[in-house]
Amino acid sequence: MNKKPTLKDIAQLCHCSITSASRALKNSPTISLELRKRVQETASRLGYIPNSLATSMRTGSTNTIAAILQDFRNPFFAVFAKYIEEYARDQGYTTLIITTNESAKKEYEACMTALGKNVDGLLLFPVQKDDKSVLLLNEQHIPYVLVGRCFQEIDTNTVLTDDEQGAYLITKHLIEKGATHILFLNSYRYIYSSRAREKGFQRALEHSTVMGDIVETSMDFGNTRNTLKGYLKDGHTYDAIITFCDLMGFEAYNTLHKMGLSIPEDILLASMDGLQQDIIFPVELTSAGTDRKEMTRHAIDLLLELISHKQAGKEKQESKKIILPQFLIQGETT
Amino acid sequence: MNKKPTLKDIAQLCHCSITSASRALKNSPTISLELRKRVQETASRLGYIPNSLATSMRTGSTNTIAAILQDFRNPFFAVFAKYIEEYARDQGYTTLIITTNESAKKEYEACMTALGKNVDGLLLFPVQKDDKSVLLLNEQHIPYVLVGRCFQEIDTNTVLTDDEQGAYLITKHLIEKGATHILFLNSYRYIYSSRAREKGFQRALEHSTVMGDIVETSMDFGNTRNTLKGYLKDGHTYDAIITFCDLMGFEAYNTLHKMGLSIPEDILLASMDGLQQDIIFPVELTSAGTDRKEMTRHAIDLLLELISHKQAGKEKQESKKIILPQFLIQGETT
DNA sequence: CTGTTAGCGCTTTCAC
DNA sequence: GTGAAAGCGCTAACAG
Repeated sequence: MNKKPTLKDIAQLCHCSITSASRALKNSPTISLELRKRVQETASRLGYIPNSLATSMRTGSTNTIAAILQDFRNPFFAVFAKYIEEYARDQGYTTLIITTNESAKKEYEACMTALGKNVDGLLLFPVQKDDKSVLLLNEQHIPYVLVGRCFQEIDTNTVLTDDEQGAYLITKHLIEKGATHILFLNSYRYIYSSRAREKGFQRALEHSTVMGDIVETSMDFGNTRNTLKGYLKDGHTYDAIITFCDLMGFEAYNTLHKMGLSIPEDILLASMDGLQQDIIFPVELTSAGTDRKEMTRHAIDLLLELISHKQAGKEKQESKKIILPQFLIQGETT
Repeated sequence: MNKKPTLKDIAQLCHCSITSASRALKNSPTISLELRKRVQETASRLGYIPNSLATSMRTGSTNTIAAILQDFRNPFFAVFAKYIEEYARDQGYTTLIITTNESAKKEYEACMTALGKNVDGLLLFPVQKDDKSVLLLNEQHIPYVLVGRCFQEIDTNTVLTDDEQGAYLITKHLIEKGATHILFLNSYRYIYSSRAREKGFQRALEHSTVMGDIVETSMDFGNTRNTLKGYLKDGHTYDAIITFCDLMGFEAYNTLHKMGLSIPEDILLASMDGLQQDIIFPVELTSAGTDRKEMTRHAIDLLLELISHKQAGKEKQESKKIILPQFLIQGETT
């Protein structure tokens, strides 16, 4: 026998109806103990696995959420994917993880895939090159929560960290450590958190004599390295570097190190994310970040709330915006 | 309107049958151009997204594969997940990524989930604490490919790297660099690649005066650190460390560094994976590894071959075992 | 060129 | 306690 066994097969073998077989497998009290046992034994003997597609078709819910995020080569997203999948599973949900590579087109396609598969809701780490995906999700009336980034003009359920505060903390820290001229390697300004971090950086510099420059670069492999090299040609006066995220901080460390600079003696380095909470890396960067497990919990709790709200047939309620605090994590680089 | 539009809705609006609507959306030449246009416009106006559950029920294939792997906190798996999802998508497949956290129980559940969702096939990075999952997959006659690890007693389609060779290369390299007493921090011996790497390590030591010790530890957060600290108490004579994988190498670097040791001056460090091919880390470890993109391509090509083979109704063919070579990547730690 | 019918595997009335 | 029938949304076989 090469085909997956179905309820029908079980029913035939047990000389009962498909309905009874279904109920027996659920241990329904309306079925005689004898039949229940018979059905369950047959099922396990055949290696029966319920076809969840059929169940979903019938019941209208898949018990699946989608998580759409950027790129697993960045441990920031990889770690989130892990925590999301883990926590969602604890709540009885399967997670469909899709990556976008920071491409708006792929993001849109990811949403289409998720919608086509009838996920009950989704967590979106938005690319923010455009807002098509969010508009799509709104139009399709599917519960979703934005994570990490948000759109100022669109009202959405969102879970963020206080990026402005994180950048402020890290900048203040560098100033305390004696920085006089800081280079901030930021990510693209279309990203909300990039603008927020820029604000925090500038607020920390106010009323001080410390100088700060901001460059826009990206998380792509090698970009931080190339940008940094360009800025550290002879004659520069930078004594501190801030990077948008730890992944860029890694590249910066690697680059400075190879240029023969000692960190933190010759130059200070700090970044944002605080990944050392989740993974031990060769060098611990000084970084600002938040607890990603907690952030995940908030995001999924909110999403599941929206889902059950919708399944109960209620009207859409007012959007929630949760902002988690950032804190400073002292590493070896300052 | 709050419900997802279906073909029925479109058919009603277009005054045609559901079948015609279906065909029109597929641009079937058997439908008049006029109707095709009408249907397509209506579909896009309504924001119609085909229900892939229904399609799958009908056609019997989901165009989805599952990838079951360990833990995204290890960039090794995160990077694989990325490449798998990317390449699978290029081939028209969605990937259901599930993590096991090195738990046999979760692995089994992951397989059940994937089977219940009727994936067309799966890539399994086996935990190897037991073989229940593999037996389940065999019993369910679903196409699958093991990646990275394999069972010696069970005949399966597998894509591996030459772990024995990698460990050999890295050990020889350390010897050339002057190592006299090497500590190999290996992972659990129930893992195939752990045993293979051990073999390579020992082969490299043969006919030499270099001493080598092997310790079993794990990839879990902090374990390598704790083990290493225990072994580097005063009086030890180790002048080189090898770790089972880069993630453990990171911990080792971090630990040695904090103990005040200079690498490679005071002690040599090398590991396996070669993650610097995919991600720039603060420090580049000397490592042996393979091209993960290529490995992914091999694994998915093989899986898709098995899938189409099965869909064509053919009998199971002989298993293939693909072993990719490992090469040495010189870093800063030797 | 178009429509009718049947059915994928399951759950959910409703009836006995 | 148990079963028959309907239907979730779609496609494929067949008919016209």
